[in-house]
Formats: sequence, C-alpha cells, structure tokens
Amino acid sequence: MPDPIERPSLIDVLESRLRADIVAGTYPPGTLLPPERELAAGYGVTRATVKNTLVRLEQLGLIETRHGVGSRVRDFQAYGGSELLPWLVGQSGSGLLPDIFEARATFGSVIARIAAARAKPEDARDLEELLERVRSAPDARAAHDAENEVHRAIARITGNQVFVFLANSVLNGYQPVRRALDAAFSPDGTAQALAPLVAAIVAGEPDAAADTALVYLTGTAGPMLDLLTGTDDGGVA
Amino acid sequence: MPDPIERPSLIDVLESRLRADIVAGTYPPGTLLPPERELAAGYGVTRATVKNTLVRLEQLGLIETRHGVGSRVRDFQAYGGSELLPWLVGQSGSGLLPDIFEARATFGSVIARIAAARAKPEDARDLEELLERVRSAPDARAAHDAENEVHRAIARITGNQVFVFLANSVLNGYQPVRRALDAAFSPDGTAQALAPLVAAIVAGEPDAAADTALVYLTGTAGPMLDLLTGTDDGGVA
DNA sequence: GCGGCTGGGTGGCTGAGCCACTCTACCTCT
DNA sequence: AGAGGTAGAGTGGCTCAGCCACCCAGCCGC
Repeated sequence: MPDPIERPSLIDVLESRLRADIVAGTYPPGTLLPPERELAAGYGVTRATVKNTLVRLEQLGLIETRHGVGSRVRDFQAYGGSELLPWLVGQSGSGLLPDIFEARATFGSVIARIAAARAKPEDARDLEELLERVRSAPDARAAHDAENEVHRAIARITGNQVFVFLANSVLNGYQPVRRALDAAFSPDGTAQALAPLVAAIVAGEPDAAADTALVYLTGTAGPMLDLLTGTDDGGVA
Repeated sequence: MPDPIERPSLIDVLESRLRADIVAGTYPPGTLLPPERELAAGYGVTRATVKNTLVRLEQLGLIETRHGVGSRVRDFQAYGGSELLPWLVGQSGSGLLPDIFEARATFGSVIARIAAARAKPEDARDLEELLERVRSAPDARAAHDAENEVHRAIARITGNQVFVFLANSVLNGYQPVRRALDAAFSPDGTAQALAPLVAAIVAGEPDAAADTALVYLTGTAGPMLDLLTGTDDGGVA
C-alpha cells in the first residue's frame, strides 16, 4: 500500500513557494522580505496565513522576524544549523545528495564503532532479532522499514540521544526515497548486506564495526544516488 | 556589550510552556493535545496565537497536526530528527550535555580529518589568518567568536554542506554558553589550544588532525561541563 | 549640533465567523 | 446479521476587519 495522499494546505504551498524563492536568490540573504500585508495581497491569502508561513520559515532558520521591522533573510548557507538537514535530505534534487551520503557514511561508521564498544548482551539480542525481521520481510518496502529500525537500534545502543536524532534525520528523510527503492532491493539482499555490521556490533568489535559500516554505507550510496538522480532505468525487477 | 534584551512574544511564551509540558510528559507521546479553542481559552489568548505556536511545534517535530483530527504528540525521543538538536544544545540543563559534548568531539574529529585531507593552499591561509584573529582578540568574548569562525572554516574546507550545518548547530547553540565562558578562558589560552589543530589541517595530515581535534574537543568539554552545571564557582579571573 | 517628538510603516494579536475534514453512531436496505 | 450510506458533532484551515506595540527616519525646538 502506498502512502495515503494528502491535500497540501495553503501554508504548505506558500511555504514551498517562499522557500524556493529564498533558495533561488529572489530574496538574497540580508534583504527584507516584502511586508506581510503585501505578501498576503500578492499571493491572494490573508495575513494570518502569511504569518503562519513566516513562523515556519523562521523556525527553519531561513528568516529572522522582528517586530516593527520585518522579516530578514538569513545567510543560511553559512550559518544555518542542522534544523535544515531534514529538509535537505528530502530535497533529492538539491545537488547535495553526495554530501548527505558522505555524512551518512562517515557518521554511520563512528556511530557503529561506539555502539560496538558499548553493546550489552540484551542489545545484541535485540539487534539480531531485528536483523531476522529484515530477512523475513515480505517485500522490499517492509525490508527497508526493518532496516531503518536496525539503524535506529544501533544509534540507540550508543546511549547518546544526539546520535539517535542524527540517525533519525537521515532515516526520516528517506520517505521520498523509499518509493524509488522498492523495486531495486530485495529483503534477502538487504539482510545479507546488513549482517556483517550487526555481527561486528554483537561481537563487540569497534574497529570491525566501523569498517563494515563504512563499506556498507558507501556501498549502498552508489546505487541510491543513481536511482535518485535517474542515471539508470530505475532499478531491475 | 551584552546582547540586547528583547521582550518575548506571546508565541514564545506559549511555545516554551507547551514544550515544557510535552517534555515533562503532561502530554505523553501519542496523545492528542487539547483542541485549539480549548488551549486558547485556557491560556487566555486567541486561536490564531495558539495556531502559530502549534505551527512552530510541528516544525520542531514535537507534534503532528491533522485537519479535522487534532495535534498529536510525536515520540520525539525515538523518532525525532536533528531539527531538535539546536534546541537541545540550548537546553543546558537537559542532562544531555555529555551527549552533546561526545557528539561534538566525535564528529569534530572526523570532520578535522576530512578537512586536512582536502585543505587547499588558500584554505590554509584563511585558517591561519583566523587563528591570528583569535590570538589578537581584545577579550574572551571576542576570542570565542573568532574561535567559532575557525570551526566554521574547518567545516567549510570539507566542501560538505552537511558538515557545515552540523558544526553551526553546535556553534549557534552556544549563545547561552558564551556568557558563562566569558570569564573562564583567555584569548591567549584559546589560541594556544587551537593552534595544533590548525597546524595539522594546514599541513594536510588527516590522522594528526583527527587526533588533535579529539584531544582539543574532549579537553574543553570538561571545563565547559563544570561551568554549565555549576559544579564550580564559575571560573577564575 | 543635539535631544525630544511625531508620524508612517511594520509585525503582534484580537474577535468573530465560515468552511473543510474526520470520525462515529445510527439508520436503512439487503 | 451484515454492508452501505448518512447526518452531526468536533476539529483544524482560513478569512475579514481592526487595534495595538514597536522601530525608525525626519522634523523641530533648544
């Protein structure tokens, strides 16, 4: 079953319009956005709707709103924080995919190392059970979901909430990716690729875990990149 | 000159109230928040104000709002992404400070390694100039700002925007930390501690860079933790 | 010159209200 | 008894009209 469809709200639409304008440079960093009343008139919505949208953009770190002054575009490329990552990960066409995959491989590797050093017996049991769930998944979609759970579990084993958040950002962002992956990977293949990583962590071997994670993550990065950028036919049956 | 004071907006106040309630478990994950009209009546504000607050919380990933249903609290500890990091970093008292410092040291180390491998001559020049600026800073506050610029520059050298965002999250979050640090560190000390890291990157030695960064970042973590948790008197003159 | 004042432009927030969506309980027809 | 439809209550989405608080530039009087 594909994801349920949803009608985007006006705020959603307006947000992506303004965001695109900001990213494209229509409103360069440091400049003021047009006043709310003007934006409202221009886009044919109320000030309240515009306001809601601006609240979102502010929370995202793209603008900075000040009472009596206006909304100023921030230099998010230089000073933007990780609150932009989830959005970035979702922006498949942003040209930053290689960056994301590199970060994923680099951090995944060090997280795996720490997890291996700290895995307790019950963690090992959980991990193996999750791996089994990947193996027995009925289709690629389910396998991918189960695979995500494995990655979440590894991050959780470190006991560091920051690592968990970081892992989630990448995993959550894969929603749009999932559709592309459905046909490309089999549950069996996923499980086989994942197995050595789980084994290293279960065995408590930090170096091996780090190495395996690096191999695994850089290995899957290539096909994914191809899929996402459309360099190939979209995957084999 | 300290930062200018600013009167918090109603949205700010309401946001921190609701956020605290969510974190404290008043509204456990999976439950629905009270309806907007009810919240508005309860807190003595308009629905529009409540709405704006909820938009923020949704952007933060703490709740999920659906038309005709309500706002459901997400299990952000398990599934929250890095959009929560900036807030987390700002929450000095959250008990997650050790996690943050570990992540900072771990990632800082690998970022330093990559930067060293990729530093071009002009990058090296920029870096040394920035280090000089730390040395010649008139006070601890200015030194700290300049130090941040060094870290940003190192992240930028990797050429990976994700690393830049990540570094910024930690650096931006230090705003509340800065005040505590003012008295504790001298420009000279900062510059001396930073120098070996810059040298390793400038020399293009990835392993040395990674090691130095690890030493440097774990070294500063201890005093900072003490300062922030108030285990000591607040620093020496 | 320099301090205070004033007015125009901006965001903050209100109050009332209609519309769209979701879900449940009931009702009807088979 | 079960399947299908439907009405209504409860919820968020969005509008309209308007006042207030704030910032700032430019004027005025000292």
